[in-house]
Amino acid sequence: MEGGVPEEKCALVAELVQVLEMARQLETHMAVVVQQQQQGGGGAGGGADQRYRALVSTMRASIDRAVHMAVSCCAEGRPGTGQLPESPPSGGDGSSPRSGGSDHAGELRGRGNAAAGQCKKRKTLPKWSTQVRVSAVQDVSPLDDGLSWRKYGQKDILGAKYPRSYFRCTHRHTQSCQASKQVQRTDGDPLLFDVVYHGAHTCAQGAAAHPSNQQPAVQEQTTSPSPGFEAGTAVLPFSLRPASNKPTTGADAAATSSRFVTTGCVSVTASPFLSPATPESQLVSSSSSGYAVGGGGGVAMAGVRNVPDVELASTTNSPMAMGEMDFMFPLDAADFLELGNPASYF
DNA sequence: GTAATTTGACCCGT
DNA sequence: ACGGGTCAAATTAC
Repeated sequence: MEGGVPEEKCALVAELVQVLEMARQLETHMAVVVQQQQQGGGGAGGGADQRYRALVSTMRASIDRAVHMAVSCCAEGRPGTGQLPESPPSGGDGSSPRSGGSDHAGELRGRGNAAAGQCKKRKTLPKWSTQVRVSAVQDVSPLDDGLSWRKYGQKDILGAKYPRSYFRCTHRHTQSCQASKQVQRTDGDPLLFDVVYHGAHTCAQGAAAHPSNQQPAVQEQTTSPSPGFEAGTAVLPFSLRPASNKPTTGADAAATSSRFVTTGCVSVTASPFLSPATPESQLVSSSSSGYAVGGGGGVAMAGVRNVPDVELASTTNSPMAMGEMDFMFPLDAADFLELGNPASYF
């Protein structure tokens, strides 16, 4: 059942391709309109135009990613071949063997409670991913998404040049917040990071960050200009060193901050996630602009513009879930270069 | 002194 | 058996 019917996936691909084409057309149209406005002497609406274009580009990027992932599933008949971790089949159970309730692994480290019996997967929390690009190798703190994360592990991944860092909500124990995320620098592009979120923030900061946002997926581009950036509670950076190197202090990695673009996500794997009645409904990846401003969470990041060397790419890691999602992008403001045209999908 | 990070070891799924 | 995810003691920073 969870394997996904190939036909269904192909249909999804076709649908996505169609949407992508529409986005392209819209983008082209926007370009023409903007050009006409500029020739007409209009200078005031430039910012808005750029935002519109950014929106379209973001749409394209997201769709592009989704199509690629769907295609990979379609072509190979199996999930998980994308560049990002694939979502689990979502067995349907809401409990996790270990992290769910038994944090005292020291005592219960034995085999995840055989009594539970039903526990199959390590995690069944909703999962979605984003890619974050920084403008410089040192710019890692921008990966802060406004929420407080605590690093609990780092591991070298087979075949990956850089280690993967594991974070979980600072309030995990105090407020039983199950949110966690994994951050890993991509091999090919040192400035690009894959961020995979697991679970929604059920803690106070999560609610504060998204007071009224009940959308499962939020896409965003946020940039933090070096001068105006104020780091409140620094959220944990992660080592950017190659896996083979010695650990860095982390301080240097956290020291800088500048512009970045993050795009959020999109897909979620667990169906309960969609229910507004569940905590998961507060899911967000990196949230819409302004959510972090004001110090509710961890780092305040103001929306910015004019970032010449950033680009974004959003990813979806569960094409199957997309059809059921609202899939909206409440983009606010952003400036980024559009991605190149997607390659042929088939 | 407290909190966060590092890192080796353990656990689990494939 | 292997690789990824998590834990927790030790270390470091504030």
